[in-house]
Amino acid sequence: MLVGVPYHHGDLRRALLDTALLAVAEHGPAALSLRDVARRAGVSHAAPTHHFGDKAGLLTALATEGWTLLADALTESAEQNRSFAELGVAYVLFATTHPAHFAVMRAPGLVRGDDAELVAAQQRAGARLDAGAGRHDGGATSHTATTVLAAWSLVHGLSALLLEGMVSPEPGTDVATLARSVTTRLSPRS
Amino acid sequence: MLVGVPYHHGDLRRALLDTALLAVAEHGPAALSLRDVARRAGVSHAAPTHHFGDKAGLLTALATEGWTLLADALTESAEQNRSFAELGVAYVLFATTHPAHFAVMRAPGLVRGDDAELVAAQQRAGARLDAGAGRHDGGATSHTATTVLAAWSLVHGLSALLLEGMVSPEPGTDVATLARSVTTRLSPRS
DNA sequence: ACCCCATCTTTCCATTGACAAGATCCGCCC
DNA sequence: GGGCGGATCTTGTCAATGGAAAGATGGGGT
Repeated sequence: MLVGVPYHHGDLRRALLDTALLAVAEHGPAALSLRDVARRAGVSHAAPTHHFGDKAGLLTALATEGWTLLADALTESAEQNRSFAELGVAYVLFATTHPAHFAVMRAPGLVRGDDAELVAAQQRAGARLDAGAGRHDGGATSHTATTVLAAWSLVHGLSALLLEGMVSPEPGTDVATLARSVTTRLSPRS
Repeated sequence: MLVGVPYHHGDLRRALLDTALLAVAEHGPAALSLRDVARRAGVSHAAPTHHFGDKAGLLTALATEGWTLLADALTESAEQNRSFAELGVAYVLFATTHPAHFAVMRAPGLVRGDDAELVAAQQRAGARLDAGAGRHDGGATSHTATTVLAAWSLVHGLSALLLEGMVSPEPGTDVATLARSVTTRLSPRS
């Protein structure tokens, strides 16, 4: 019906992902409306269905993208810095600079947790944490497992508290220093 | 008003809360349907409106109840046990034994975060953590603040990872020992 | 030139949250 | 003890949503 607008969008899939990201940033993943995303992207309300199947499909695609970005961020941090604590800081910084992605990543009921690409992206990010923890306490792998868990819990929890608004950095300080003050509390050995 | 049996249904408000809890446990807070709750409770689809205003009202009431229960659990743990690490274990145990409450508690977009009773209940639980941390590192309060934050992040994160299904205890061990192995990694001084 | 098919639209339906107005029943006060 | 006020619950209605079905469009391969 809309004359002058090309029938075939250039890259509608990416446009929908970006639009959805904006909507999630505004009202959270739970309140995401497919029709609203379609409206903002200037397409019919059924266009997203073709690319993502349903709402869970769209959110799963966003979550997968998020885990991939997180894995990239952790990789970059590991290459620049030898410290395990800094890896945790990178985790928290990712969460606060990509709040929409992170919100979708930890919305279990809204995402298809058994999606193949999702699981692969999660494992890619998890491997980065494992590698960092291995350097942290050189020793036994069984000990390293709980090191990873403690570190992951710590940074995941801090990220969650920040995004849920339960905690915010003191005026004058930034998220990075707040995260650093917390991650350095983890003792390598118990 | 009406301390006894409020007219037709016994105590509809409590019945709706309990029913909503079941629904949340099954499909998460985001998928909660007011009409479904009303159906299960055997009342008309508009009955919940009178008690909670709207969907956010119902979830806010559940979140408030959850924070109150958490404060109670932390209080009980503090009375029985002097260890700060055990307070963290109690936090994680609360999250895993009341998954529906905990899920609603950390669903920021679905709950009215500025509700007076909600905020009061949150602060009551927070005060319990503060008290425990104060005993942990007797010293300067500015140092204690980051101790609380680190501990809270740790147990909040572990709870989240457990409920999101990203982590589960090894076969043969339970959540408590898993939590203990993690909370004991927190060094009292950095 | 032709046809296949991925892409996008239009139409339709059941469900949902919210509101308005009416019905039902309780406790209270005279 | 009888009506009155108000809390509790129901019925009716509306716009919006997610999803399915079927049609329109045009790009690209043969």
